[in-house]
Amino acid sequence: MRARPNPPARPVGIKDIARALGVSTGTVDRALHDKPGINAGTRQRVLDKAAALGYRPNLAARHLKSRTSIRVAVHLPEEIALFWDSLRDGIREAAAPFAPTLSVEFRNNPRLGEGEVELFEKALASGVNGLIVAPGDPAALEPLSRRAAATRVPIVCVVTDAPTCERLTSVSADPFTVGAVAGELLSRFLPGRGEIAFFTGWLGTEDHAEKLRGFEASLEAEARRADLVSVVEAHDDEQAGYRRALTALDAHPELKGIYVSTVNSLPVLRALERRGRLGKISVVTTDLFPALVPHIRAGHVAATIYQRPVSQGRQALAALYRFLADGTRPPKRIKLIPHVVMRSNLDQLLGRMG
Amino acid sequence: MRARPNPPARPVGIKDIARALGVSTGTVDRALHDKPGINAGTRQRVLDKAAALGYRPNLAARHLKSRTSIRVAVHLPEEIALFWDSLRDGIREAAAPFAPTLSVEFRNNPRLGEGEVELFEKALASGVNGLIVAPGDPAALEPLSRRAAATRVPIVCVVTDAPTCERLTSVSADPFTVGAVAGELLSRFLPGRGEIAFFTGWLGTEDHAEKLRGFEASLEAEARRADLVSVVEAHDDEQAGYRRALTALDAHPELKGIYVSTVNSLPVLRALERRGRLGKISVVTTDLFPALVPHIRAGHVAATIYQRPVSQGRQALAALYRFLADGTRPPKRIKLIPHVVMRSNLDQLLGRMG
DNA sequence: CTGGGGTACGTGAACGTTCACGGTATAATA
DNA sequence: TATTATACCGTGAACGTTCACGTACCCCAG
Repeated sequence: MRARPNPPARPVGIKDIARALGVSTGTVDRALHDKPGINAGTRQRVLDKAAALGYRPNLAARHLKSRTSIRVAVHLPEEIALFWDSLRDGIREAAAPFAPTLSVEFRNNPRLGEGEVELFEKALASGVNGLIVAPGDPAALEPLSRRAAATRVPIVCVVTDAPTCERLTSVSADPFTVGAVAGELLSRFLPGRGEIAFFTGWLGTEDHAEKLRGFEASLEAEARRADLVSVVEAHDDEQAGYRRALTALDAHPELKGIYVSTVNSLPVLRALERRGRLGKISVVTTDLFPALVPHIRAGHVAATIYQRPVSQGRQALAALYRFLADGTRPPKRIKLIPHVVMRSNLDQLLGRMG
Repeated sequence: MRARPNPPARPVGIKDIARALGVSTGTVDRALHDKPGINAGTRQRVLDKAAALGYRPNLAARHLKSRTSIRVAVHLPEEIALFWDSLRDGIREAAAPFAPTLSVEFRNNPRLGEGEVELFEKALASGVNGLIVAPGDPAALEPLSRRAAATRVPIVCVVTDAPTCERLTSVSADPFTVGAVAGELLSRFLPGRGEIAFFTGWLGTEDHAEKLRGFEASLEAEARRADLVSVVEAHDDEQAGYRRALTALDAHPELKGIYVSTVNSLPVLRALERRGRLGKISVVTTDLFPALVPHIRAGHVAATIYQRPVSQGRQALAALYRFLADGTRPPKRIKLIPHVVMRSNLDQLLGRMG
């Protein structure tokens, strides 16, 4: 009844096409790869016949030929090792099946945004074929990305997007969804109505603005069970974030919930502790790092929205490799569904970052 | 300063080993693959030299030779198309890079547990090299799995485990964590204390018992904010489930939360509707299928624990392939972290089942 | 001494694709 | 007409690995 979608017949190769048309394999090769030196008519005949026979290129044979392996450089910070190492693991994992056709070179900068320009220039000079970066300072990277585009070196952004850069794609947790999930969780965690606050990094970044939009959309959808009374820009300066958090807490003694949309949630937690309100306020944070773990265990942080670095790494490398190998372009943006990490799944997540 | 972990040197191949030792490539091949017809001494010399030079086999070349491609059969039900199709997509996606060395044949049985034995026998008879199955009736599959093991045909279980079967590994959402997440969510969703109920499939299955354990562990950790007052075995008969749900609802007029740990949550929802208690009770369900979507949108289902079929498929095929290709054994059990699906991330999940 | 059987190893042809090179037409120029 | 240029296409060698086959050698029975 059901059409058999898998004819386990002998796979048809380039030679089969050549024999069927009475041409040589060289001609078929030229036709299939848009190379010069072939009549437009025969090219079309080859393409038609290839489609008719259901030709699928043998990736193994193709890669066998290319002695000069594809080189991709990966530029990531060292700062939050647990997070970035997971990302690297994902990249390594995805790259493994293609060795040694594909070789991945990891280069680190100390912190997000520090020294990334130098790494970028060095990579371009060394003649890599592709690049995976976590853009800390998109503005500084923009001219470099144009130079890369000029030499046909594709770039994949991970974790955060740099929409103004010339990039092949970006892989990240969808910020709107991240904010929306945080908003829904916070709404539901409140017993009845209550005031909540939103702590962000710098709203200039498109990502953070999107998170806020998603957050507000969820509050709306949840019938305004929660009132957003404060949006605090914490920047990424620890001291400033701490002081602003204190100010916000004092200004809103009835606060029942907090979402920290930036990775820098520790200053807010310290402020909560200082004011003796840990555990009395539902806190949702972003990402996961060692210092956050005890807070989750203790219940001071109800949930954290995790950006799934392993999957990001896997998908980033897969997209980049497919483009370098086949020329197939990925969607402009690859959005992952973020994980909700709570006390109950924390251990499993720490065990194997999946 | 930092040790360069990637020497972009020319990859060392089987010929390099042969030349270094003054033997032929055939001898190196025999040594590396435990084949007969080689002196134990030279085998060791080859292995040592291979390790010293850092030999990594070129997968492309290896697969090129094997004209007889590896055949794996995938046996999945048709029943809940949205779920099983996602699983199939994950398998296809993971298999794509290895075509045509690896050919995947999909066979369907109408519902979970129906006709799986026949499919299994047919697959063994047809001489497949590996099998991916969702065991509906582990007891019936057990003797077959031994026959498969006797002929060295590895089996990978997905979605649910069959620990008594001879299987290479199983890929599934960790049931303890699934239950624990549900328990934590439900605890936090309740405004203050409250009674909750646990609806399961048949507790005989190891998976469901594990879910209950995880669920109870979470209630304990959440300081008993919620009281588990009822554990209902709904079986998978729609009518029986519906009647039992009605009974449970009537017996507990103060019920504030429900977790349905089996995929069959619709009878429970119908019972809730019948008694006019939809929306008054926090409901957490399992998995995702079209009929559940409007309930999530309406807020009648606060969250559903999603088993991530795409990832399951990907990982199942990857593990099976690695074993068939390299002989590397995966861990006995591969546990995925389940997704928490709510209104806020439902759309993204429906869009691209990631 | 011959021969048969075993062990240990070398040899070379494939696998499907790519690419540089060479060849053969036809067209343009001297 | 002879020469050169151009467009198109065929040829064959590689890529790294595997496998069937061939060969050299040693041991021992006939």
